[in-house]
Amino acid sequence: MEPARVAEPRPYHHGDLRRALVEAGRRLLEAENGSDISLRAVAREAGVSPAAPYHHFRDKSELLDALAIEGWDQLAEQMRADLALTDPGQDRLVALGIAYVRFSRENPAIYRVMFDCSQNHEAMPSKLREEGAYRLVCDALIESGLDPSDEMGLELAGTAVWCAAHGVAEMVGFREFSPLKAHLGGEEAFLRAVLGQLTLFAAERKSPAG
Amino acid sequence: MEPARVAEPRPYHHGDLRRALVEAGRRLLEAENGSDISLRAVAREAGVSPAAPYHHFRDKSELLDALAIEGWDQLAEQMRADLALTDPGQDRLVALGIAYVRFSRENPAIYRVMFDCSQNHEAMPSKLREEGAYRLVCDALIESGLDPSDEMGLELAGTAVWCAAHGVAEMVGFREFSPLKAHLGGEEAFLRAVLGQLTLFAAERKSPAG
DNA sequence: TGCATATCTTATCGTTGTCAAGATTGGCTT
DNA sequence: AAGCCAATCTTGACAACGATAAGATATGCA
Repeated sequence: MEPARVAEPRPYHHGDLRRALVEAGRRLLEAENGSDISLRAVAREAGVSPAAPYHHFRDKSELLDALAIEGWDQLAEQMRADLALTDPGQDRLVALGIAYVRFSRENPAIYRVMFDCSQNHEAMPSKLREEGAYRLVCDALIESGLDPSDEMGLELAGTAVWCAAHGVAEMVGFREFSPLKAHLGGEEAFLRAVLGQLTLFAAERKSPAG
Repeated sequence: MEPARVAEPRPYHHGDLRRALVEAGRRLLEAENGSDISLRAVAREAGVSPAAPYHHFRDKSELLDALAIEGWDQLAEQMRADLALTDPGQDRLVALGIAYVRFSRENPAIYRVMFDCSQNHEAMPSKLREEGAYRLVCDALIESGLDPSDEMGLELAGTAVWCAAHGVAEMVGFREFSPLKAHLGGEEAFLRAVLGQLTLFAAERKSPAG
């Protein structure tokens, strides 16, 4: 393994090192299986000295924050795309959940960074609620019969769905589930079944059974 | 801060250093807010050299494994205790979920180690399924009307409950939920509502509505 | 043109995980 | 009971890490 690309005589001032560092970080997260990304490795990948990042990020966690924000954007985009491809007859809430979990399966390191970052801040990224994936969930809930004027009811349901999706995303890889997956006919069917159970309450709301 | 207890002239051979290291680790996890426990710090706390642990654990992750196993045991114990105190009229499944989340709230560092360890092994600790908290969930599911002979149905429901509980445990601290918590009358009520929604399918099973 | 400032580098510190080699001890063999 | 072996613990070392300080270099504005 050669030391990245040293040949190119980069000018002393990089131009947009911040951007380059974020992209280098994303590249490493996609490549590495273990998500423990090192700030020095990111600098190396970007072709700068170990101390250079500190002129653009206060510390390592701020770089991870930037990577997390990109990740949440990417997730929302993918969920929107998957939702557009969903058959009208199918449960759109479950489709969103499957898209969420699929993203976490295909980008495990990035997803880990995304959620760790949220946990450190004890908050979801604000954009998520306003224009991101959370809004898609709320729309699907209203579509499935929830009263849009009942703000707290909607909030409760959205919270429940989000927690369920995250829980499934973090556990779906466990080996104990293999027999059940096989029995149900694969991981997608497994996800459909589990998420279907957990979002049953949305269907229940259609009939005002209290 | 003094260097733990150096005064006691410990004999060259410790007696049961493995045990002492696990307990030192647990002590540090309870004290530290950030769960990043350092192997050297554990050795320091136990009063031995930085290399001593390597005669009892292959590497740092094996020490964490041992801490995780203790944690899962402790969780099962607490869930059993909480379940015993539950009012017969209340939903036992929700009570178990609340106990689970409460444990993760009161022992965040230990819980993090527990779950990280599970994720690294892509498996829950085996004792969990056989005699631990998972069995309590299955019992509660059967009690709520699930057909005990339908193994895969029970597995699916248990899986769903476990995923939901984990998801809630990891997100309950988010600030975005504060308004909803306040509206529902506190965190316990919040948990009861969210977990109640997510485990609605268990109640549904009572009536064979398909 | 000249200078303040932003940017990047080199050098360094303290910490960590891990290993190798030596010191010390407990227990088994005879 | 004497002696050796293996387990245990120590010291010492290495590479990698996050982070800071001090110096080099380029940019942009006066």
